[in-house]
Amino acid sequence: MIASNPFELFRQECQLVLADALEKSLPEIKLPLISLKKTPNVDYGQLATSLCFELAKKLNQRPLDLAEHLVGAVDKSKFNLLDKVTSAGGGYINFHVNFAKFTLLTLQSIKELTSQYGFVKTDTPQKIIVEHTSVNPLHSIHIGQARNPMLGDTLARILQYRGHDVSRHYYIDDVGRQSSVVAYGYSKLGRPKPTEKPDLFVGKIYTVTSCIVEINRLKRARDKAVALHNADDLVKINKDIDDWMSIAAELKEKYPILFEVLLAKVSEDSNPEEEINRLNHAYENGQPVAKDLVREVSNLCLDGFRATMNRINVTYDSWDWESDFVWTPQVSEVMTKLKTTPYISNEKGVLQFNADQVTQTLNLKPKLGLSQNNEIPPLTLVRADGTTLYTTRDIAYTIWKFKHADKVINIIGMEQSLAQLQLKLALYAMGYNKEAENLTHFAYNLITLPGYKMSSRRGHYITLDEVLNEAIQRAYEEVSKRSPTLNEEEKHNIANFVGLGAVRYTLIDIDPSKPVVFTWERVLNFETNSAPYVQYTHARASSILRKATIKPQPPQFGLLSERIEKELVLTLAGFPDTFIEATEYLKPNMVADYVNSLADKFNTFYNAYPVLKADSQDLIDARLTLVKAIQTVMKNALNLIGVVAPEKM
RNA sequence: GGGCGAGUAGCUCAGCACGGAUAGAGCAUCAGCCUUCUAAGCUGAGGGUCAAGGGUUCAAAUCCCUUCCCGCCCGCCA
Repeated sequence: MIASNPFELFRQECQLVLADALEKSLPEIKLPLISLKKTPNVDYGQLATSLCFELAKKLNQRPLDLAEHLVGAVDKSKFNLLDKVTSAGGGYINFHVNFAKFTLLTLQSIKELTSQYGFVKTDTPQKIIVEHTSVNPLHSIHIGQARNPMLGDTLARILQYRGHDVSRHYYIDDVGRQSSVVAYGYSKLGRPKPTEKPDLFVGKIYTVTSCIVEINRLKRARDKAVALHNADDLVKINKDIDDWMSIAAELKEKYPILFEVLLAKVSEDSNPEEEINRLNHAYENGQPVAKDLVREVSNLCLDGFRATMNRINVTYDSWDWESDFVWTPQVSEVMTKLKTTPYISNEKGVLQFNADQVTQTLNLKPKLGLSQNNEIPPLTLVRADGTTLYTTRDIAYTIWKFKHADKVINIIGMEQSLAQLQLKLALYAMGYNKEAENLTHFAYNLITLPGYKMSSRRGHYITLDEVLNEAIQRAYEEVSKRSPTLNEEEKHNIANFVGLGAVRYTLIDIDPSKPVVFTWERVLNFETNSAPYVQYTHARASSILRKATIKPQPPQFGLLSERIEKELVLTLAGFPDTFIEATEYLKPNMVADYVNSLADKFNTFYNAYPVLKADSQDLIDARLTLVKAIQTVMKNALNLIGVVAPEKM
């Protein structure tokens, strides 16, 4: 017999038995399906209910008496996976599994389903767009931004395994002023061919150009303040200039030639800021020369991103350019439609969206879980000069996404929570209720460096590539130390998947809502509760299996009677539950926690009991089957989080 | 000022959606385990007013209220 979710089968049996006993002994009590909880301890059985505590008061009886009464009414002829039902503690009812049967069911199911075990399919498959990463193409992806693709890719994977039709989208924000800054610098340099990884190359141009242009702008602002005798402004401007001059000094030292050349070229323009604004307008208007230039430099940067993401097994199905929504009528159509709603106000050409009014008119606050005194600030949609803002364009993009999907999950930092809420309210305002309800902002907290926030404008950041390189280097040192007999190619191969796995694991293991301070120590952890630890454990299990032959007929599973063996079987049987929960509640870190705890238990077992040299051939067979199942499930779980499950390391 | 998120062992974090049995890991500290299947491992010890106070409940780290502290947001930036 095979079960896609063995533990669920056991749970259902317990529920039936309990419902039957309740009906017989307390027919006057009508209860909905009773939820059974896992016990804290194998000795208390595997599932328990605290039902009697609740009933005790109503029936004016002691909880323990009730529990004993109910246990007495249990019909043992209905038992299949159940071994016994007992009362315990102050009034719990504990359900004990029949381990011989349950182990057979679980291990047979894993053996049959292999790479599909655990991935219980949803009854309601949907088309889901997961938008993630979406880093602006201005400079290399830094470690602060790297939490996004790790979470996004893992979510996409688990949803896909759940049976949804998942599409991974990257939204390229190329319309902002920043894109014009880098394009301006790139064009001033004569559109050079990259001499290094293209995103790194573009990033240097961006940082240096933006610094030079900013100083130029501030100096002109200073002249103006002097002319107008505006002392307050002057103080502030001088302070800003000092700040930027110190950044300039840093950049000049890091990239002396690039800095000199760019400074000379930018100085040819009397007002570089004006040039950038002109370029920005030209691009928004879709003028061919501007299109050609901005797309060229953006694509260079994106080529670099793709290379980085390939290293960690992250891919995308669609690259969506923000500019495409501006060049086609999509953004203007949204504006036309929004203007017909009562939520738009026009002050001297500036269009504001009154988000709070939407929540009041449509009574959305309770529905969205917002408190009544949470007054949503208005959102500016259109500037005085007629151009649109980021969120305005995002509304058009979101509507487009819903033409291709039933559900949209945006992986975006929690600092954008307000903008994402306003976006959702705009959908409601336009009558896109279903879309609004199916729009999820998956928010995550920032990664900071000790003592300061990463700043791409100032060039203060650690790139994801640097982190990956360092992790691989560190893994190489470890593998050389631990396995000196391996040849160079094997060492490099192992170092690669160990280093990359470590980084992926670390970034999804922590609850996304928690802020993270980046330290090398955190990422380069190769000990318990890390990808390398789980990978090592998988390799250990593989090593045993490599040295053995597993017989086709099922062994005597009753022989697996040690406590840790029972715990292992239960953990394996619970994998489908964990997978379903992680998927339904969008909690990728549950998968990491699960696989770590499975590895923990296996290592305990490994150290305590021999497999290949167990006391009898029957026991060897039984343990080998257990090890094989553990290997399969570890591999499946690692696959969900995008980490390689190695045979050797 | 208002909103949102966080506060659990010296440090880094699970557990909280759905209240339940002695609050769990790792790091660090201390004491042990490699002539036995991979020591990136295992066993054990010490370490907690679950930020504080109140409330609901047979039962609260978990739910409610108040306060404190930290982060983020409240732009004709993205």
